[in-house]
Amino acid sequence: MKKTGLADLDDDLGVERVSLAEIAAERLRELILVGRLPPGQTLSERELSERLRISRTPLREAIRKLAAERLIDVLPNRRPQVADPSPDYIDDLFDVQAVLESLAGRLFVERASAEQLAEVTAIQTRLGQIADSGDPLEFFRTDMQFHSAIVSGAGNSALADTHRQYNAALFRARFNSSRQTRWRDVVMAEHKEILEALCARDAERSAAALTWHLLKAKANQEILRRETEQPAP
Amino acid sequence: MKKTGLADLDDDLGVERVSLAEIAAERLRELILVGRLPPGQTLSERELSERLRISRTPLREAIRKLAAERLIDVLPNRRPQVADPSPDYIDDLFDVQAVLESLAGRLFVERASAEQLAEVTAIQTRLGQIADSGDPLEFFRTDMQFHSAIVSGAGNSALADTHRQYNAALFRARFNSSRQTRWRDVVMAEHKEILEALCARDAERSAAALTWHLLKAKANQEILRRETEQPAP
DNA sequence: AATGGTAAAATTGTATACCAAACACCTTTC
DNA sequence: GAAAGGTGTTTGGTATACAATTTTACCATT
Repeated sequence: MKKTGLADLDDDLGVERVSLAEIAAERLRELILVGRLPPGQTLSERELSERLRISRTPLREAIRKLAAERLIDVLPNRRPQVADPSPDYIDDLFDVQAVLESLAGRLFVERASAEQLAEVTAIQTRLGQIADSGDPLEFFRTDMQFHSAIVSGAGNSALADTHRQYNAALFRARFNSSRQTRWRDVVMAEHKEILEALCARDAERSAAALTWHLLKAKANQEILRRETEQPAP
Repeated sequence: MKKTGLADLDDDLGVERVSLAEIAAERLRELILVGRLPPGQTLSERELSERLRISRTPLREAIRKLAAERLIDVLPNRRPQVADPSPDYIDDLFDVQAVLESLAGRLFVERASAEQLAEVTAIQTRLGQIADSGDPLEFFRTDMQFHSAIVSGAGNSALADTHRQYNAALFRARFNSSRQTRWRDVVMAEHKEILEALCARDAERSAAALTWHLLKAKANQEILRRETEQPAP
């Protein structure tokens, strides 16, 4: 119809008629991640559809989408529930995320452009500024950006997709961990090591630094879990 | 209605009230994987729903599920298409699958039971028998079982899920590669090395052997691609 | 003949209605 | 009084109907 040398324009203009299901998924994801819909919360299709002012059909689609991202558990003939991953499952997620980011580091060294490296550097600089004065949420978001920028620079779209999913599933755990200012210096030092390895275009060192960083995050998360579990029983 | 102490019967009879969407997804996946629905094929919701004798609603759900598994591409307001991954994308999938299986090997060494190790060994033995006389499809299925058994023994359900997805997305590429009898001896030797490393409970050796095996598969697939592309242009 | 526009057909997106299974509460029974 | 069983409400699963969008085909114009 309207192609022949205008292929690049399409991307720009992209009028982006997003479906209601897409919007609902986005909205629900946000509600879950920030905790407005807490883990274990049951979701009534009818009630939710009324509250979001959409019909059940697109809402169901949104729910299934989030189920595929492991943010919602859906069992047949039962109310969908906001995922409440067990500690063991969270550990499992961390292990996978670690190898994903490790691969990202290796590929980044091979493929990333100078701009992409500069981007990561810029984010790390910003992170350092926020670390001193900024609020926890902004620090966390920027921390996530650091990792996403590395994955993005790896130029592997499948990896990017899967990494984003695991990030969402790990969101709460990592956020709770990120709020702990006691670990902030160590986190920054690990980031610095990662960045240096990337700048040096040292694949193995980058991979190792990222693996270490993720497994450290996993360990921190376990410590935090034990501390907050203490008062309960 | 008809319960009260018959709960176990349900399990035995395995009525497994699976949704139509689930069934449809299974059926579609099979059709796609065996090539009855070739890559790039557009799928009309109405026509498919009639052919599968279900209404559009569960069919749509099935399509979205397969889209999440990257077997179907779905764009807004457009007919869904059977995924037709580019060579580069397939390479990307291989790279991720390689680190996933590498992790599986490491975890297997740590956690797998003797039974699970025996299972892998048994599969390898069967594979050796099939290699000489069996048909390509059975060889391929068994080959996949070998890998799945290792992932299963790793005891990481998130990893298992993601690995299964990548396997589905790579199905055609790996099947085409698997049919080539010329590589069969090398494949068997690599499997032997993997198995020995697992038996020795050597994490690093297992991980390395699996990585090597996968990257070899990727390379073979690239060779095959070039050979079959030759006649076309 | 090729291009552009327009209208009709086909298709997807959304809403609604209906059905069957599941859960909670209450009654009944021992 | 406790447990089993029945009943009603709630809920998810499915089908159908309608609206919005895209695709296709055709025609007019250059």
